[in-house]
Amino acid sequence: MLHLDLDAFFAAVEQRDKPSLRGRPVVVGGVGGRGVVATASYEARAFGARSAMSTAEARRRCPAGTAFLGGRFAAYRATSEVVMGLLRELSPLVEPVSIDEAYVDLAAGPAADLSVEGVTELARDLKERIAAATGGVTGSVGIGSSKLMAKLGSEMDKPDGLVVVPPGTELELLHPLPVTSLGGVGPATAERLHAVGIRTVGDLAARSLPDLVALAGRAHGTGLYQLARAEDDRAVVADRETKSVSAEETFERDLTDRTLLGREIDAMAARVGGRLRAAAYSGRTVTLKLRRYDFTTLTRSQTLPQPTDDSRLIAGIAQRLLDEAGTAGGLRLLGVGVSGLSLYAQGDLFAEEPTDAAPPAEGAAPAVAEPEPELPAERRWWPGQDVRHDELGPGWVWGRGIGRVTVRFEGPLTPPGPVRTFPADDPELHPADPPDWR
DNA sequence: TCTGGGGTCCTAGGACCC
DNA sequence: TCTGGGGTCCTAGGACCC
Repeated sequence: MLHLDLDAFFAAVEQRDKPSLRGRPVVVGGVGGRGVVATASYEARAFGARSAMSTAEARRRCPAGTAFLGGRFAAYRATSEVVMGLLRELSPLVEPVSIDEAYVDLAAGPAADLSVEGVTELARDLKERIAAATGGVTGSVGIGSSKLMAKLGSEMDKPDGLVVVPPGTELELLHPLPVTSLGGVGPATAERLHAVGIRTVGDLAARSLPDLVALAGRAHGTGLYQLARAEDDRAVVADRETKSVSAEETFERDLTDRTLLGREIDAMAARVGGRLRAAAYSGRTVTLKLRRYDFTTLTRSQTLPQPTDDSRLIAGIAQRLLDEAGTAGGLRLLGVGVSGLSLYAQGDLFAEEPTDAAPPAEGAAPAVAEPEPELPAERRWWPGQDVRHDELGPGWVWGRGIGRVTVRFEGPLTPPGPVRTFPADDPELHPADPPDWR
C-alpha cells in the first residue's frame, strides 16, 4: 500500500504560480475577519502559523510581508488531477482521500511483487515525476503493508519524504507513537484515553477489547483495538459514493434580518441543487444547519417521500426549517444540505416543459438565484486572485484598499514581477483563469 | 479580530412494523 | 400478576478528517 500526501499543497501551488512568493511565508485560507488557515507554507509554519488556526492569529504570528491569500480551488484541482493521473499509472486502485492525499493499492498493479528496494525505487521515481509534472510541487510518500502503515510512513519524513515500512517491523514502529497519531483519535478520544493512562499506541495494545469498547464505543473501540496491533485490512476504494451535498457560509457579521437570511438560503440551495443536477444525483433529506451568535450549532432536517434536485424545493424546506428553529440573537452561520442520495432525478419523465434539471440556456439566469447584487468595486477583488490587465497582462491581486487594488504582474514561468496599483473599478482590469504552469 | 467549509461515520432514542 | 424481540426509518448531535 502506498500513501501520498502533497506538502503544504495550497501554499505550494501559490508559490509555483507566484514567483515572488517562493521562499517566503504564505498562508492560504479565509481572509475575512472570521477566516481560518487552510494551509501554511513551511516558511509560515516557522513563525507558528498552522492549519485550522484563525487567520487573525496567523497574522499576529507572521511578519510583515507574509502573503495571506484566499484559495484558488480551480488551480488546486487541476494540479491534483495531474498527480492522481500519475498514481493511476501505478495501479488501477487509487483512492483519493482529499484533494492532496491518496492511497494506492500497489498489490493490484504491476508493482505487486516488488521488494522493499523495488518499491523504494518506485516511490523515488514517482516523486520525481510528480515534481516534474506539477511545476515543483513535492509530496511525502509512505509505503507499508496496510493503509495504516503507509499513512504513518508518509507522516514520518515530511516534507518531500519517503519512508518504506518493511513487513514485519510494524509493531516496532507503531507502539512508541502517541495514540493521537492513529486516524480517528482526535481531541475528545485522546482526552478519554489519557484519563486512563493510555498515551502511546503500545499502551493501547495492552488494553482488552471490552475496555476499549467501554472507553470509545463499539465501532471505535474495536477499530482502536485492531489498529494498535497493526491489524488493518481496510481496502482501497477507488470510487466512493457521494453521500451528501451541502453548502454553508459563515457571515462576516451575525445576521438577524429574516429577508437577508432567506436570500442566503436561496443562494445556498441553488448551489446545492446545481451540484446535485450536475452529478445527476437527487436526495430525500434536506438539512438546515445553523450556528447562533454564541457558536451553539444545530441541525434540522426533513425527509421527503421522493428524492429531489430542485433548488426551489430545497430552499422552501430550508426556509421553513429556519422559521421553526428561530433566529433569536443572530446567526453566525447557515448551511443547506441534501442527503439520502440516489442516482437520477425522479422528475416527471413525461413532462413537456423543461424541468429544473435541464441545463440552462446559453446566457440564461440561474433558476433560483436572484441576480447577483452589484458588489462594491473593491469587493470584487480578493488577495491571490488571478487577474488580467488589458495592457499589462496577467497577474494576481496582492492587496486591496479603499477604492484601490494592487496587482503583481508575474506568472509561473516569469521572474518575480512588478507591482502596480489601480482604482478598484479600473475597466482595464478583469478576473482571469488560473495561469498554465507547463 | 477567537473558532471555515466540505465531507464521513457512529450513536441513541422514538416511531413503527411484524 | 409489570415490562417481548428484533428490524428499519427518521431525527439530532457529536467526533473526526483534510
